Amino acid sequence: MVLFSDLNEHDFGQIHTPIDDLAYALDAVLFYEGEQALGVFTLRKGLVKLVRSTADGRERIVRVLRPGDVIGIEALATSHYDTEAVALTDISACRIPLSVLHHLSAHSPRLHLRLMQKWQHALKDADDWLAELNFGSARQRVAGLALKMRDAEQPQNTTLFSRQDMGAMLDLKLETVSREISALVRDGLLEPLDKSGRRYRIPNEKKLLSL
Amino acid sequence: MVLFSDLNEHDFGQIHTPIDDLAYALDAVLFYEGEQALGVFTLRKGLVKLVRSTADGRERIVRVLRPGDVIGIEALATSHYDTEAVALTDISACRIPLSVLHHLSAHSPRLHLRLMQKWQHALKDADDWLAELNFGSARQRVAGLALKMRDAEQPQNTTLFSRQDMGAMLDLKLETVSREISALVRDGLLEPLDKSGRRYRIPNEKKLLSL
DNA sequence: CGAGCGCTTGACCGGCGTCAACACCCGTGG
DNA sequence: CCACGGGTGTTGACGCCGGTCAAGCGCTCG
Repeated sequence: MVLFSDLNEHDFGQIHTPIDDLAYALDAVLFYEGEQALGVFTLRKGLVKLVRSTADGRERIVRVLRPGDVIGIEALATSHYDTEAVALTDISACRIPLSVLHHLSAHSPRLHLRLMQKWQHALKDADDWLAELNFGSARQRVAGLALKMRDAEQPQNTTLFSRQDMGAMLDLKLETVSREISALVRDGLLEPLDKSGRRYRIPNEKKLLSL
Repeated sequence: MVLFSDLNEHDFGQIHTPIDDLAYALDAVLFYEGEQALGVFTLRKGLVKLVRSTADGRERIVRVLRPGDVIGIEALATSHYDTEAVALTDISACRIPLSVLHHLSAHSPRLHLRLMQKWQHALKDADDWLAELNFGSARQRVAGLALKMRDAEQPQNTTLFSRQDMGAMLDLKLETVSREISALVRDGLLEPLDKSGRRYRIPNEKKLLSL
């Protein structure tokens, strides 16, 4: 699994609590902002958005987690979730009780190291979203998101989201997102792969990057 | 100190390396993005900005660290710094070798817990900057920054930065920042405390918040 | 006193937001 | 099988916010 992949037999012997393997449907809420935390999740399949509601009531998506990422890692320190987590697709995830992680991170140097790497990755990811996707013109932002969301196996393809969600990620209105995507298609930088406006092919990655 | 405040005598006995107490002048660079890391810093006095350069060469300030924050915490996991750190004021900071932290975090549950809290704080801070300060109108952003930068001891006063830096924090041009500050002063939401445009009084905190 | 830097202010313009109409897909139910 | 309706995406017209370019001001330091 994500966190336990390099544990040895002795480490596993210290896990006394069963670890749930859970499935959530599209739009299911894993937890709410500020909620008391029971455990931490590791994402096995699908995508999850982390959402904050701003002072004036609008929704802001701070980043999107992929398979292998830890959901709600902040609960390790405070036993509370700092953001809301919502399934962007049907997903499968493991829930690991906080007690298991607290015990193991103190007694297994391997898990300890792994957790530290997850913290670092989460922080870098947060900074990446701020520095790369929330800076510059609408065109640049949409292009950046398309590049970031390339499929792991087929890097020439990419999967986008509802225009509303993309707006909340990039700080743009949904009409602007739609217009910019249309413009990128018109300019030959994206090619639609379906009729729903979610999957696109990237014919020329460098050209997209150069914006 | 920031990380060692609740260690006991036994813990301290395990620190064999001297810990440097360093002073940096305004605009000094603590480290560069991607640089090999020797240690991690704790900020004792002053402010530090974390800077990323974007693909097209512009500077993006991802957040500002205050006294008590850890600078370059990501080096614990990767031995590299993910962002550039620059002193926004004259500062004093401690440099703690990575080896000391690696050893102690494995052998002192107290430091282990403290480090986890620092990771969580850094992540929450990153999300806060994205969700609160990089969303909405120019007016809202400038007001939000003024509120975030209130003095710890005198919450009715706040300290801002050069208009250029504020622009890099809020994704605005320096002229826009200047205009919005002028407008806030005109509307009585800010009162200048000096002639350099850095220190302001906040007569009515709620009114600023309500933007 | 003059040079230089940072801050402010003005005029103008372009990009993005706003509001609205329309197209398209896909349910449901007649 | 088709009619209908709602949700989502697209496109257009228009206005405003913020970017651009430029001038001027005030402080600091030689």
